[in-house]
Amino acid sequence: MATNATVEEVLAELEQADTLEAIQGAILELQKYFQVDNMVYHWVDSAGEQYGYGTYPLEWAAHYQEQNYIRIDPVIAGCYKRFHPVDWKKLDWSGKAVRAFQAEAIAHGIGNQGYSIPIRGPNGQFALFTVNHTCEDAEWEEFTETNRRELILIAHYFNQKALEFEPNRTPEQSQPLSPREIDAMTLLAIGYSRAQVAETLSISEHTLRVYIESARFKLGASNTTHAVARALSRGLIVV
Amino acid sequence: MATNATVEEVLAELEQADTLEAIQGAILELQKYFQVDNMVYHWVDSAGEQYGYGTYPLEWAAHYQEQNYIRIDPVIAGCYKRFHPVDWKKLDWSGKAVRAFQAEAIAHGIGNQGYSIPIRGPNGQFALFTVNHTCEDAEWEEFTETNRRELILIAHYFNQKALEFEPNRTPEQSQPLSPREIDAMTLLAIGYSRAQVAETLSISEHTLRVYIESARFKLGASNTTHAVARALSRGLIVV
DNA sequence: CCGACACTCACTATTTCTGGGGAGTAAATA
DNA sequence: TATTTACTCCCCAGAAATAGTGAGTGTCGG
Repeated sequence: MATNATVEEVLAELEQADTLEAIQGAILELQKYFQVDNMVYHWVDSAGEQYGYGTYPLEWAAHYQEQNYIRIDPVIAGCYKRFHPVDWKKLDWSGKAVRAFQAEAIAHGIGNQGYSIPIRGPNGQFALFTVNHTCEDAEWEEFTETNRRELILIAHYFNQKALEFEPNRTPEQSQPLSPREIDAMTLLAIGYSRAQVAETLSISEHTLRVYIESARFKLGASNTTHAVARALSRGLIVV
Repeated sequence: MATNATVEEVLAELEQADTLEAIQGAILELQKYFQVDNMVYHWVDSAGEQYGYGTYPLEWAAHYQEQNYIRIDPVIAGCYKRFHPVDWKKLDWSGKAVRAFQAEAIAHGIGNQGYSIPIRGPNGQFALFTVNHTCEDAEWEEFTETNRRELILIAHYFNQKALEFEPNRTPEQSQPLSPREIDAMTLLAIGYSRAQVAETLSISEHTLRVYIESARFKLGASNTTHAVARALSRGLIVV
């Protein structure tokens, strides 16, 4: 590929990519094209497992994993609540732990500016595509303004590839819940007690219990709370 | 706007749009540009409410709503399970009710070809951007191949606008949970019982209960299941 | 037509959760 | 320094959830 590959070309190449190396190569090309410090695709599945590729320093990636920083990383927290691409400046960096995290990140070569695009899928899949750089606010502002559309597209393409390469991460396709089971799970998720759910659904509590149990079984859950949590993260119910 | 507005121009216009009319105008422009029969943005929120705009015949839209066709529409069902844009041909149109639905749709002026792009957000928000047309398979194939990227982008932009117009759908902010509370909620969400959580966290079950209760209080939840569900949908914990 | 599946109802014993109290330490913040 | 916040521990009684079985109806698709 030419040194000055355009985004179009890289995307076309990415579409054909069938090895992780090819994807990593595409990231490098894009990083070169956009002239940013880092570019990362990061995925969190509904089981809490992580996965990704990009150009963060290996040391930082390892440290991040090890410290389980995903728990305090405001980029994760912020994007998880949002629909749309977000500039890191807009996130909440207050809090002692977060500031320490930030300082550590910068010390590891992460730029002071960042732009992350959240992407969601069925079953609670959640991914982030991030570009990261060291520069002044104004410059970054212009960069994100200029390239937003292309970055959104790129995020989409990486996501598509990620799915191809991790078919096992795909939907823990659980058996679908029956309508009544969905009703039950939904009402439980919004705080109803068994008695209230049964009354709302106009069925006996005994019957309700059957639904809860079969839902628990289908979801591989060990108790009601677990079942509701799984139903939620797999997108089977919505609250 | 010029009759032959480009996608770029329409998107720029869409970004500035501050009325529903302007959005509807943008849809019409895009439909003209792509020369398709219909173009629709359709949103389903976490309370099951629907909302959208586009160029489906009003009669069909009303009928769809009235019959609650969202329950059997294979486009909805199929896209809900997928990450990526999907051609209607790839969906499952078997089933008696579904075939009847399909026949009815075509009779109401819906094209035989369709391409839908699913988009998801926090709190179970789910939206679809659809283009629909009447033509041969080969022609449609070429159309979608050619325009996929632009359609993905357009979907994103419509979605962004939809959020602006529905601010009440944005995440409720709640008090942040303390680290221990997050631990407790997380472990409960992955199926641990109180006893297991307490043991895992190396605290007494009594103490654990205090965390659960304060989390419940902060989240305005009526029981543990409710609290975990809220913590999940607000992105306070990740499972 | 038959089989699969969803939906409905019932009983009992055991385990777990919830809600009402009270109390002390350490750390961070005002 | 004073105050707030997080963290830890304890008791008890009543409410709710769970486990293990069983069984009859109706609908839909092959």
